Amino acid sequence: MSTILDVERESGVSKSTISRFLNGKNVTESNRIKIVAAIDKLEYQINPIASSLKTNRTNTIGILLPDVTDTFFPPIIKSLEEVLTQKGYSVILCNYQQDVKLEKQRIQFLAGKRVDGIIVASSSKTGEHIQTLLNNKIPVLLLDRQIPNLECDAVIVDNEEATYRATKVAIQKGHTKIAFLRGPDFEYTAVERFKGYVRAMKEAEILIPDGYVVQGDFVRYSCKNKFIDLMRSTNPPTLVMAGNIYIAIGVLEGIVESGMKIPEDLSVISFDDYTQVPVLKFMNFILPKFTCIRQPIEALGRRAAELILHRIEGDWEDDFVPEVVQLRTSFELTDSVADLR
Amino acid sequence: MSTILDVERESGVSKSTISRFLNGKNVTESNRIKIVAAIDKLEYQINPIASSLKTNRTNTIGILLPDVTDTFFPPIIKSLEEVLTQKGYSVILCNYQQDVKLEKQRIQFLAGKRVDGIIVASSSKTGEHIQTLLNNKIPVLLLDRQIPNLECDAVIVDNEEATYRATKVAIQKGHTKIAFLRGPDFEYTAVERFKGYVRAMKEAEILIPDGYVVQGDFVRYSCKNKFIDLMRSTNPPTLVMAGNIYIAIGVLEGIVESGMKIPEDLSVISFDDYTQVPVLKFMNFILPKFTCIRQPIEALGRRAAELILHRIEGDWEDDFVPEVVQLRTSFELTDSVADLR
DNA sequence: AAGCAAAGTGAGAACGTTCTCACTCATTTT
DNA sequence: AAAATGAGTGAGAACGTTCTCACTTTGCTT
Repeated sequence: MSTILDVERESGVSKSTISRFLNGKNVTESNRIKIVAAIDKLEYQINPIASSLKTNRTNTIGILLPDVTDTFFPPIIKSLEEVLTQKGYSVILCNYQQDVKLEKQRIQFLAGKRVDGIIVASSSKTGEHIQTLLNNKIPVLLLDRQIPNLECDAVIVDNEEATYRATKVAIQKGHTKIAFLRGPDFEYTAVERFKGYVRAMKEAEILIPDGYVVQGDFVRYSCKNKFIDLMRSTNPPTLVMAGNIYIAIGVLEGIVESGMKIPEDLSVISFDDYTQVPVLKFMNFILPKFTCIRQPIEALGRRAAELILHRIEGDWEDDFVPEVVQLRTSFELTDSVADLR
Repeated sequence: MSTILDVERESGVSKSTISRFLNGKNVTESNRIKIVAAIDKLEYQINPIASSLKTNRTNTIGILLPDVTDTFFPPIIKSLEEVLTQKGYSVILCNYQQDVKLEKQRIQFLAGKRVDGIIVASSSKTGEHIQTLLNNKIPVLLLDRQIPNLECDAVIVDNEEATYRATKVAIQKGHTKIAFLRGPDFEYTAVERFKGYVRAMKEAEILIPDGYVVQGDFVRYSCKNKFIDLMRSTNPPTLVMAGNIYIAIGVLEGIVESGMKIPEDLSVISFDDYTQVPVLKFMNFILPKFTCIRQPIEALGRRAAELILHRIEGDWEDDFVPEVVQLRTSFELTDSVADLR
């Protein structure tokens, strides 16, 4: 494998000039020709390790996720990767398995690898480990989940607003008995989404009965039985909102199991659009498609990539002002919500 | 950020000895204490870039996939990543979007980044770009898909054998009208799986009627209509085998749409176990679970990681003997296959 | 035609490690 | 007790770039 010194020898042009040429600076035409010829002949490729040593840039970005197998993340990885490799950056993928301790460890791992920036869907409540990075001027971008009191760039979705609006629509359609099946307390999105529901209910001065807020013990598949119990209670809701796609599927399961008809027996709204998940498209034929809040998944990845690149390649201002991009979800109303007016 | 020279100054031990200590060589106890103290005080961390420059090792492995959003890959990524980060390697993820041209480009990209090895689920028929890497003694491991006439390490699954055995079971149960819904020609696994079916049918001297082999035009969701057509033909099969999970879901859709009962109207065997896909677990309640060929997905990732590490860390023999690990699928027989005897 | 700015060039230091090699000093062998 | 072994050490080169700085060339102004 040849080095820049071989090119120097072959072309008769100094390594300084060759280096400049390689980095897009101006060189005289005659030198350009000689350099290109030598590079071609020697099949020279720049050694990014040596560059990195000098420049302190690795052209590498870490992406840290709670769980790659969560259907939500692969499309994000895809759009992220597309933008980043396009720009010459490589993407180091890390998984922290929903474990905050492991999250910290992986952050350390990535920092140790000298990545130029880290995109993280964090489960941390406090984020000191992230603050530490920021103090060392390592760009971090929070993906999908914010951390309170942490001044950090972020790309998120309007979780609270989305459920607020959706709940309002439900209310406008005459529903008052609205239950919310929510994700776990430790999940940022679950908390935000729940807030939106509460706000809309409060605003409409509808009291939320005991038992109308159902919370699964785990992130996935946890609500089915509790949902069925709720529907069999003395005062069942006329509409349920599922806080994420896994809960939506639990609801679907419960519906089929108990033989309910949508929207005659129950109206349903779900956060996340299951027809966006390739493997779930077939669900179209089982029931009237759920009314849903659709997240701009591709944009989430793309904007995250763009934003961190901007931070990496721009100057790090002394008075760091975090940039938070909030993307809007879209709302798709279908026959799964009955009009009770 | 402090360097080894700062540690040298602080501890009074030479950088050579410090370097040795950092790389696990023996150092006298007194030196060890001094070094550790200095490292602690200065919060010294080794700079892997500088190491890489000297050692020509980046402790980085590239993984190149056709499509991260294919449900098959995320669990593999997960187990791969677990093994590799455990060993101090980072994983650079690349996607080539089912595009052979892009695959080559990404391989170049990874090689340019000086990864220590590449794990690739290739779509190439010839693999010259992979041969080039091997010629340069860059370890490559083929994941899930082999390439004919390419001497390369691989971790695959017994695709042909699996469908062969499954078909034989179907025949033993008295089925002769067995249709095969297969994936596209350009997919290694689709071709292999089809071969196993053909071999079993030939061995049992059962002629495969025209129309019993159905091939989708695309990788996903393509067989549903053709499957329905087949079932409505004058000579419908008593059993269908679905060549992958997407086809299995197409079959499910067709079954529900046309109101067939399993196994009364039709027996089904599918490659891939949909209950292994987190988001599909709920399908348990819809129908008798499909008889299936289950792939050892976690092991696929883990073995791939182990094997490439072995190749990277072991010596590269002059007479390179490729190691091909073929993992066994398991077969789960359920009520979805009728006994016609 | 002389003078001057601007653009391009090359020598050599620098980045932070590891590696080689000659050396020291303690331990074992004769 | 002298010689041989072996483990551990430190100085300094090396890895392949980029960067600084002083220099040369070019093209423009007066």
